[in-house]
Amino acid sequence: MSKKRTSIDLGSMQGEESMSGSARDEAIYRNLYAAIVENHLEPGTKLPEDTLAEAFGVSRTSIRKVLQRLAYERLVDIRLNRGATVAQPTVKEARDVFAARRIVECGVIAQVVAKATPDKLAALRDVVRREHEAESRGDRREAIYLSGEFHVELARVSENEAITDFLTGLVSRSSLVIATYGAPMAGSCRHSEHDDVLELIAAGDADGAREWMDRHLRDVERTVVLLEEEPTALDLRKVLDGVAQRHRRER
Amino acid sequence: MSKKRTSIDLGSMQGEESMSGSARDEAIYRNLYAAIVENHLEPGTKLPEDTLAEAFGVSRTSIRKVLQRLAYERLVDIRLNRGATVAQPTVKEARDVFAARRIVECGVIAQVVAKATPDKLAALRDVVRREHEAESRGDRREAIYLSGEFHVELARVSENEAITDFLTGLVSRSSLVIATYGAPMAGSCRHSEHDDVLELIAAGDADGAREWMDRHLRDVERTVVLLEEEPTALDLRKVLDGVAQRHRRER
DNA sequence: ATAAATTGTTTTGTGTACAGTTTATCCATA
DNA sequence: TATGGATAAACTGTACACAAAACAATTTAT
Repeated sequence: MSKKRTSIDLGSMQGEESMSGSARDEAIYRNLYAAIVENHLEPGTKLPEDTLAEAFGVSRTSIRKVLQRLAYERLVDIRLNRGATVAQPTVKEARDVFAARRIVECGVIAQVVAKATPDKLAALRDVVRREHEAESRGDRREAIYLSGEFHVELARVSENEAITDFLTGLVSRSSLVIATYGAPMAGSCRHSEHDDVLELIAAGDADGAREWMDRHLRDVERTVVLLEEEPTALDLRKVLDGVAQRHRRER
Repeated sequence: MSKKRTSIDLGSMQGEESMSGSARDEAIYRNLYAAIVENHLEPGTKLPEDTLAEAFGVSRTSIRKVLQRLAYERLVDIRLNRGATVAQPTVKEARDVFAARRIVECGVIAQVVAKATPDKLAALRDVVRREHEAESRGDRREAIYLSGEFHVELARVSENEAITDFLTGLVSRSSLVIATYGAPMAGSCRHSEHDDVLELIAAGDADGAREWMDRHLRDVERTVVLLEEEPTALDLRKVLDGVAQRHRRER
């Protein structure tokens, strides 16, 4: 908070000046990742390599690596000779992401129930508690973050890394979808019902938990995606159409 | 086949000498990807940047990008200051991959049945036909490849790109698992039963197809993973354990 | 006045150099 | 002969430089 460096402070490292090797890349990645997923960078925002390199105090080489990774995760879009921008999921992509989440999160529930322990359930309840706190103090960003975190942590109970990693990617893409299409209150509204599924899981009711999850994800998708039809940023065409329409009507 | 270049021929490009921009990277990626997935490069094989750069006639910069991508896909392993090697999935990882496949491939079946058309079914039947041909002429490599291709193409019928991409990754990792743990005949034996599921799908029997898929994937996993317990290469620990055990017993 | 062309600036793509680390080799010593 | 350590070789990580492409702005032509 008080450092007078020219470059961005890369979070909690005790070693003060300059960290080693891939830790730095990782820190830069996390920063950019958080900035995108937490919607500090609007979808479509350009991400010039020079700017980022200077901001983080490294060369373009490291920045490129990070951008490649984010592109692989579909959080940024890299076009040839045109650089990187924060990704703007299409409606199709948004629907695919939520359909994928239904398949994965409902499919993994059986294992989640099977591997649930008091410890893990307590940790999950804690996430829900913090979610409620964030909501009641009006911290929408934190509430959205914790909402996603809950789903990821729930999947993590299954101890299947392939699934957990995939879902992590889907959840972060969901955040982008919310940023692109979401109504102002979307993503965490209806005072998160996450408690309910924990009850079902604790009771060993896999079928019930699966049905709950399916309904929950459909609800979330409905409040997020189906409200708008095209990305707000790339609306030029639609806006022009609207103008043209009004023009015709008023002629 | 007849070029006297010093670098590897990067497949079918009409432009003869040197291709442009990211097309070259893509070609290098495909070459390495195929080499790994088709088991031309044994798991654990070192992949030095200089060697690859020289082999493909580009600088290390391009090679690095390709290796990073393969690392994201878990096909190669990159360790700090230690370079890249062909990945050696652990047993845990292998089980996770197959469990993930069961979740995804069974979960997507409903959409596959819903979106199946005569065209798509014909294309799938063609894959199965080529699979049979490869088997009957003893081309095990091609048979394994087409076996994986069938699963991916089946998922593609759902038209969900997130799911299809994820499954593509899981299938290529399965190939690595087969290369690491598989019995000599594993991966495509029992004269692929893939025809059966096409019948069920064509008949619109989603439940039947899902059950078939679950059983099929369990069968494949059993013939591939459960035969061995540890990677043949990194067996040191287990060998030592065995030695220690024998030592205790004979003491 | 509009469109096309040209020039200049910015940004990306790719190769190369150098520093730092790991790995291999060799020799001394027990 | 085996062990330990020093030296050398090989390789990776990062920065930097130059070339090529895209973009913006100005001039020129129609």
